Amino acid sequence: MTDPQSTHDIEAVFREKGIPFTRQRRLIWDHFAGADRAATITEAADALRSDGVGQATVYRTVTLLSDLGLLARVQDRRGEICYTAPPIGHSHPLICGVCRKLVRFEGDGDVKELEARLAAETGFSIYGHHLEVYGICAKCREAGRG
Amino acid sequence: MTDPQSTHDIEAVFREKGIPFTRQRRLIWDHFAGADRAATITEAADALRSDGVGQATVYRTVTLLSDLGLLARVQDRRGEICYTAPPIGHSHPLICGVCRKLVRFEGDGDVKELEARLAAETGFSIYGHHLEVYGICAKCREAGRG
DNA sequence: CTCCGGTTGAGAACCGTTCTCAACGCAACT
DNA sequence: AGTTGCGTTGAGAACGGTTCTCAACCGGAG
Repeated sequence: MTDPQSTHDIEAVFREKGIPFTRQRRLIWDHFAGADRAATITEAADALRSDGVGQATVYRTVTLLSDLGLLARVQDRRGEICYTAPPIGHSHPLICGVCRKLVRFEGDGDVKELEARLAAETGFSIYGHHLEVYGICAKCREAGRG
Repeated sequence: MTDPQSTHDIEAVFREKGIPFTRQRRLIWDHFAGADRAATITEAADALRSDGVGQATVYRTVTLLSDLGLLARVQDRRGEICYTAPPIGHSHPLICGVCRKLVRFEGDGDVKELEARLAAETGFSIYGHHLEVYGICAKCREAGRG
């Protein structure tokens, strides 16, 4: 389990690539990185509207952050697309399907082994995988929302 | 690696639940089950239009089949949502990100173990997981499309 | 044959996402 | 400070995929 990357680190990533880290981008990043649960783009846009961040900018920035690998896409039990930061190294999300609380874990050993086996068996050259585990967190279960 | 469920079996599933297995539903099912690669809803609708299947029906039927667990949602390398039949037992898809050819594999042993560990560590009650492996199949690689 | 409930197709409506474009912000340079 | 230039931004239009509406249709039960 890893900690979210701090805003400070992110600024460095942007600077390194020569991409401006604007006020809007900071706000959007903070919205996702500052939460321990995944959020939808709509939620972020709603929350940041009063800060003068347009929804087009939220979409653009989420795409940008995703491309940089700083934001990962997950989905809750109803299939809604949410984003969460950040998939450092190679962790995977364990998501509460109800409140979208998110815990990251490392499960790469298991999967790497599997990938090697599959490559040998199928002739595919593996370039990635996607693993999400879904559950109901203790809080939601106790609240009877499970 | 498992074989796709035959149309015959599917009819039984429908009958059992008292859901009519109509001409349109058969055509839609055949479209997904008869291919060894995942297809989008749009593709299915285009292919079946000349058979007199409306796109609303394709959407409705795909939702129905998904709810019955007879169709699984996957995505190609560009993030496009595709559907493929069927995830029998508990197999996972290995998808060619280029042509969407699909090979199913069993990897459940590995994951079940992981799930137990996570449940113990986090207090979540795990209800499911989602594992997809992405690669480029030999044919696409040779064709230089990788 | 008639009824009746579920299914279907066409098209409208909806909604999330992307595009367009003028205004803006900011750094570099004068 | 003023100017230039370029990337970013916000508002709103456009777009495209998905869902909804509703009348017509189909097939089984009576």
